[in-house]
Amino acid sequence: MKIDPQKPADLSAQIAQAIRDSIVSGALIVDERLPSEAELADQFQVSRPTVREALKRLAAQSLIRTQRGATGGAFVNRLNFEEAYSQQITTSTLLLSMNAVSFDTACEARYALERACAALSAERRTADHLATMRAEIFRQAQPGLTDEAFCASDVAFHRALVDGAGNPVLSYQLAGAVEAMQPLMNMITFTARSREAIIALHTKIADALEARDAGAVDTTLAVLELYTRQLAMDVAERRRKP
Amino acid sequence: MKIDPQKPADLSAQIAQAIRDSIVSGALIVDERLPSEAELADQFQVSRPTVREALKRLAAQSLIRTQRGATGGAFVNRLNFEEAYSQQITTSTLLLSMNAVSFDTACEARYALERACAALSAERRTADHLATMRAEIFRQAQPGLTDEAFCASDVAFHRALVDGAGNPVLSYQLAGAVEAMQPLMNMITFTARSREAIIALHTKIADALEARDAGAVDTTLAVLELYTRQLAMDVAERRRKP
DNA sequence: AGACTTTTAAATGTCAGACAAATAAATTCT
DNA sequence: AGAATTTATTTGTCTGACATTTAAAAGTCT
Repeated sequence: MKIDPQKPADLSAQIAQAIRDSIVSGALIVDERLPSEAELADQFQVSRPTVREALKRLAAQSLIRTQRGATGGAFVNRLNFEEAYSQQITTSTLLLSMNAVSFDTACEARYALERACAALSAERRTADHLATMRAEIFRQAQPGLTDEAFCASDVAFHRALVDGAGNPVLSYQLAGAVEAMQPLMNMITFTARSREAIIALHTKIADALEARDAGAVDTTLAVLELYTRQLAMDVAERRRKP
Repeated sequence: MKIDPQKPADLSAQIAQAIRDSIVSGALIVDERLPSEAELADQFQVSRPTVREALKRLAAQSLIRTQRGATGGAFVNRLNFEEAYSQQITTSTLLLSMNAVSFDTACEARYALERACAALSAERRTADHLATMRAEIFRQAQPGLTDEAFCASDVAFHRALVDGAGNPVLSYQLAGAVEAMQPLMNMITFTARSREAIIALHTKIADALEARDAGAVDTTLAVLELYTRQLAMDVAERRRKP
C-alpha cells in the first residue's frame, strides 16, 4: 500500500483508496484489525488527523467500524444487507431528486424490475408474505389515510412481493428502486376513486400470488403500471392548466 | 441543525448526519455552498478537525465536493449516474463476496433483472447498442482470451443490452447487479466448448434484438441463465471430488 | 486459592494553534 | 486600460496535547 504525496488528490483520499483496494481485493479480510492510527500515520508518512480523515471516509461507506479502548481500533466490517439497503436508498433517492428523473422513467424502471420478481415470487412466496400484503391492502382501505401513509403502505406491499421471491440479492437491488420512488410518488394526490382502483389491483395481485399464478401477477402488474403512469400524467396535466 | 454532545455517537458522525439530512430534505440545494469549516466549527461548537472528519464522511458518499482557495469551500454535489454507479458496484461486490452469496442466487437475480429489460431493449435499442454487442461477441471468439477477459467482455455485452432499454434508472440499478457478479463469474473456468455455446447464445440474443423480437430475447436469456448455472454447478462438482 | 477492586496501558475521540498551498479579488504599477 | 503584484480567504496538513473508553494486569481481601 503506497501513496504519492505529489498527486493532486488529497492525501486522506489516497489513503482511503489504498485501504479500500486492500479490502476489495481481499488482502484485508472481514473482522481483521487495521494498524492503529499512529502506526498508519507512520506507514503512510502523514499525520494522525490525515489518517483519521481517511478512516472516516471508509466508515461512511461502512467498510470499517471503530472501537475505542485498549483492544480497540479499526476493523474491516462485514457489510450486511441492512447497511447496504439504507446506503443504496439514500443514493438512489438523491440521484432521482437531483437529476430530475421524470416520474415516467422512474415508474417504468420500477415496474420492470418488479415484474422480474413476479414469477419467482409466485413460486416461492410464503404465507407470511401473503399475510403482509393482505395487511397492507387492509391499511390502504382505511379512510382518512394521508397520501404519504398510502404511499408508504404501497411501498411495503411491493416490498413484500419482492421479498416473496426469496432471493436476498434481488431484494437488495430492488429496495433502492422501490423506496427511492416514494418521494416522487408522494407528489401524486390520490383521490378516493384512484385508491379504490389501486387497492383492487393489489388484491388481484395477492390473489394471483396465492394461486401461484405467475402470468396473472405479471399481467396485473402491467395494468397497475399503466394506471399509475396515467394517474401521474393527469396530475401533471391538471397542474399545467388549473 | 443541532447535535447532542451527550449522545454516544461520535460528534463527527452526528454532524455528518445533520448535514446529510439537510441535503436529503432539500434544505441544502445542489451547488449551494456550506459555511466554511471554521464557521461550522463555531455553529456546532466543536473543533475544526471534528468538522473536517464530518465533511470527509459526506465527501466519501459524493454528497459534497470541496474546493480550495478564496472562494472555495464545500458545495452540495449534484450526484451523477457515473458516481452512483461506481459506489453501487463497490457496495454490491463487497456484499456478495463478504456474505458468501451462492453463485446460484446471484445468477438468478442477475438474469431476472436482465430479463426485465429485454422487452424495453428490443423496442428501443439503437444501432450503437447492437454494434457494441456484436463487437463484444467478436472479442469473445478470440482464441487465447483469458477467463477474466472473457468475463469482462460478457459484462460489457450484457451492459449494452441493459442500456438498450434507454432508461437510465434501469441502467443504474442493474450496473451493480451485473458488475458485482464478475468476481463470482471469474471463478468459472470456461472451456473452449462452453465459450462456443455462450457465444452462440449471445449471437442469438443480438439477432433477436436486431429483429426487435422481445419474446426470443427473453427465451434465449432464460436458456443462457440455465446454461450458466449448470456450468457453475459442474465446476463446483468437479472441485468437490477431483 | 479465588473473587473482587484498583491500576495501568493502549487506543480512539477531541481540541487548540499553527503553517502551507491554492485561488480569486483587490490593489498597484506601467 | 491592462498587466503584475499583493492580499485575504479557505481548505489541506502538521504538531502536540488531553479526555475517554476499554480490557488486561496487578493488587487486595476473604
